[in-house]
Order: sequence, then structure tokens, then C-alpha cells
Amino acid sequence: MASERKPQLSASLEDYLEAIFNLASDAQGARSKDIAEALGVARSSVTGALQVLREKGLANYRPYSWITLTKGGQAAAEEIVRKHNILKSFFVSVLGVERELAQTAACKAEHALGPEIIGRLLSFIEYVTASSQNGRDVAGEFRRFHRERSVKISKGSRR
Amino acid sequence: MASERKPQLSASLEDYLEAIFNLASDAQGARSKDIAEALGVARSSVTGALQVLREKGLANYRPYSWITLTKGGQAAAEEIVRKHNILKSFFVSVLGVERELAQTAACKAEHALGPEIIGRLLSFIEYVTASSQNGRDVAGEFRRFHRERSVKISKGSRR
DNA sequence: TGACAGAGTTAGCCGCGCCTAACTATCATG
DNA sequence: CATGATAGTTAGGCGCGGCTAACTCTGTCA
Repeated sequence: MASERKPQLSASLEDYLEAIFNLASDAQGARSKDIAEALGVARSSVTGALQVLREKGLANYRPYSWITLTKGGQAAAEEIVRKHNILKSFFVSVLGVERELAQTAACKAEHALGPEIIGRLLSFIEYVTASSQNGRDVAGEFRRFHRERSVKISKGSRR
Repeated sequence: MASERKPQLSASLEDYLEAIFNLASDAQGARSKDIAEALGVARSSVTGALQVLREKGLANYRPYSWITLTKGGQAAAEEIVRKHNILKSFFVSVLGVERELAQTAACKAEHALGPEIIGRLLSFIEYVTASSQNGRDVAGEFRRFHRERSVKISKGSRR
């Protein structure tokens, strides 16, 4: 129903998009410096990325001014954020990983796994989450399983 | 307890290592050409990778001769293969992804997710697998869940 | 108003992982 | 033994995504 191109973003461009999305939401736009900080890259790298995002029609970017997303950019970012949040929540709530780490991994996971697997994984996570509320707490059972397992392993064998 | 360095391999070097491992197992060693074919890269790329693997002490490589893995390379490859197989089996048996695709994704997943998450994920997969044999078939239940869900979605909304 | 701090940009570089094109080594075969 | 096919290597290049260093722009404040 939507006729927009899916510009096929690289992993790092998605990161930029997501960062802009987050920063621009609580202000009139994002500043280059904050993007650099959020992603841990040099300011000059941000400039480069912004030029690409503009070419792809995703960001409203003019030198020395506030950065916002276009309609398309907004939509793309929302989709990305949605997926990242689901993955992150899986890592945190089911696997028991620390939030920070989970966020980083979620960003990278998508590109690595590809749309097909991500789709199914998201679905799986929904299932696991839903099941936790339907008397069959898969996540909780797993955490118990993992804890017991860890005790046995942790002593005597590094890694 | 083992004093070997963990040479911190890149994604693609792990792919090479795994390919050599597979090819060398059913012969006296691997040939450059077959590695190239297995990974879908140019022959010259293989040469480059082999030089790096030799520098890292993982492959026995001399120009124009059979390629084998060193002890360390063998160990590293086994570890990689082990993880890939577990991931792959999760993708295939639980998520219902096609084997081919699962293999590709498994290779990439590890680097993207990092050791911490991979460790926990492997553990989770074990749990799910085990649970399928203990009267609580998580994988099977999920596949049913997914199938029903897909029916509702597939018509009317692309992606 | 002018000068300075800090944000933003530009230019040029690097490493990785791949490629093609052209060269070299190896080996089977007539 | 010559020769040609095939395997392997080398040289050089490219895109991506970073970096640093040096420049420019902007806005504040004495």
C-alpha cells in the first residue's frame, strides 16, 4: 500500500537513523555532535552519513542546521526501532542480558540475520512472551535452567 | 587452563577457517579453489585470507600445496563449528528456517551478537531442545503459533 | 564590534574484504 | 619433452566506514 522504495540500508546507516530518531524526538531536531556522541564515532563520520541519508531521501540535512527525518526516514526509523526493541527485550527478559549490551547487539543482529530469520525470531519472541502470561513461563523456566547450569560450569573451566 | 591465545578472528576469517575445516576433514587437506567455491569468493581472496591465517598460527599454508589447520586452528574451527551448528539447528528446528539460509545466518550471527549473548542463546537453545523431549514441546508449539499467525498476516499487508 | 569557543565540515588517510587482470607454477598428455 | 589446461599468486583497485587534522561557520559576550 505504500509506494516508497525501501532504500536497503547498511548496518551503520540504520544506526545513524535510529540515533537521529531518538534524539530528534525530544527536541526540534538532532545535532551532529549528539549523534556522534550517541554512536561513539567522530563528528566527521556523522557528516558523511548525513549526506548519504539525505541522498536516500531519509534525512532533512543542511549544513549547520538542525537535523530531522523525512517522512520516509521517520517510517524507516520506526520500523528499525520496533525490531530492535523486540530483540532487546528478548535478550534482556529471556536471556537475562544486561540492557546496555542488549541494545548494542540488537542493532547488529538484524543485518546479520536477515529479514527472514528476524521475522521468525520476532514471532518466536512474541510467542515466548505471550506464553509467559498464559501459565507456561518459558522465559522464567529457562532462567532457572540457565542458573543451575551456570553453577556447574563456572568453576573449573574458564570461558 | 589452556594457554593458547584466542586470536580474535573477524567474521570472514572464521568463515575461511570453517570452510577449511570442512574440506580438510574428508581429504589430506583443502585446496584453495574449493575454499573459494565454498565461500563464493575469488581465488585471490582465499590466498589473502590464508596468509593471515598463517600469520595467526591457525593454518599450515605454503604456496601451491595442500592446506591444513594447525592444532590451534583445528581447535578454533571446532569451537566455531560447534556454535554454528547449535545456532543453525535453532533456526531450522525451532524457527523453521530453511537449512541453507540458516547456515549463512549462523555464520554471521556470532560476531554480531558477541560471546556473552551467544553463550546465553546457546544455553537457551539447549533448554528449548531439551524441553521438547520432556513433554513441553516449546518448538512445536511455537511453530503452530507461527503458522496461525502467518495466515492472518500474509493477506493484505506486505512485510 | 571583535574575538573566541565550540559545532560542523572538508580533505586525506587507513584497514578490511572483496574484486579483476595478468602473471606463474604444476601436472597430465600426446 | 613441449604444451596447454588448470590451480595459485601477485598487483592494483574499489567501496565502506571509520579516523585525524585543519579549516569554516555561528553565536556569545566583554
